[in-house]
Amino acid sequence: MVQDSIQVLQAQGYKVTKPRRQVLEILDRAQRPLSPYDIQRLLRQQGKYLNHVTIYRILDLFYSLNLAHKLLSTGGFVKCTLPSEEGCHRFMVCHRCGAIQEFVDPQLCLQESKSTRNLGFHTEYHFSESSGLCSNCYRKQLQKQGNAQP
Amino acid sequence: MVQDSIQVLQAQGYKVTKPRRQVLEILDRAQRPLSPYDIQRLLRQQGKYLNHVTIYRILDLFYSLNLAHKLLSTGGFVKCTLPSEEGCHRFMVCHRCGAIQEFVDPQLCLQESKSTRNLGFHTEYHFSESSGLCSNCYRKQLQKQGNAQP
DNA sequence: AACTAAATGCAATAATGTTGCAATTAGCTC
DNA sequence: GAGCTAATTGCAACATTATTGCATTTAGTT
Ligand SMILES: [Mn+2]
Ligand SMILES: [Mn+2]
Ligand SMILES: [Zn+2]
Ligand SMILES: [Zn+2]
Repeated sequence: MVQDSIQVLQAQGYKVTKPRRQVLEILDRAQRPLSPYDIQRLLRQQGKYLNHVTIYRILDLFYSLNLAHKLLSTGGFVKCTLPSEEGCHRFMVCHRCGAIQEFVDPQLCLQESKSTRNLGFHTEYHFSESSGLCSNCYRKQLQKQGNAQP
Repeated sequence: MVQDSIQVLQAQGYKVTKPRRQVLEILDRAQRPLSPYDIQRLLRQQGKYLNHVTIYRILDLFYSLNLAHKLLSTGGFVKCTLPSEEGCHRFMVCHRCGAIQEFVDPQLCLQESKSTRNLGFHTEYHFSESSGLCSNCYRKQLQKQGNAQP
């Protein structure tokens, strides 16, 4: 996974540096969106130090190359988990446990474009996040409710 | 328009204060998303002064009452222009002139929920922003291209 | 090993948010 | 309209997040 991103960096003529590797690995392991300072803290816990400016610049780069996305609701960054070809990358975010999942849905994109076109707008990108419960948290929720009022 | 919001404040037992009126009017006139400090600057240009803390708190309130939305792409606030009943409020954002338009599309919501349900997710809210060109900017764009390469 | 453009670190500064508490005010009662 | 009080605002201090210019280091190349 990290390897894929490194390939992209090389292919685009960017250097594969130690700080960039480190940020990539942190993002790869993280199961939630991370802010630049989150990343700095996590690295520090591993005895590694990166200047926050460096982290900002690295995230900017990753973002511009679509190696990472910026979640709209939280503002945190996540590593892209999909092949870059496909269109608009969407997110589901569990507001209980913070879990996130990326997905695409071309049909949804199409309908979305159609809908805005009808309103006179020529859409190029979609930003879409769905907030709710992941399957785990939903199951737990059901059990709790079931016990409370059977 | 401002009047509607004032009614909501009263109905919910919140005081209708001068600062709240002022922020409401700024948001109402604005044709783009505004940050708290944007609002402070705009008010200052009218010779009015509000402490930024006050503006933050007012925006929090408006947000919690759905009188204002926080645009995800820019982080700025906009006044809600729709009746509150309907479901998920979506935005189109022109990345040329910054114009925004709010709309609803129940069908889109439905399909979005269905799509995430298929992936095991139980969605409660959608955040959706479409970025592109408004009809004005699109027309201008066409003309420019037309002249460049006829 | 030496070279060089690219990347990082550092320091200073700017911008954005938050908190506790004192002073003010909107809406109510009389 | 004057007085009352809870709600709201202002102030001050502080915390967090983000940006900029320049010196230093380093990845990739020769
Ligand atoms: Mn992606
Ligand atoms: Mn709305
Ligand atoms: Zn969950
Ligand atoms: Zn436009």
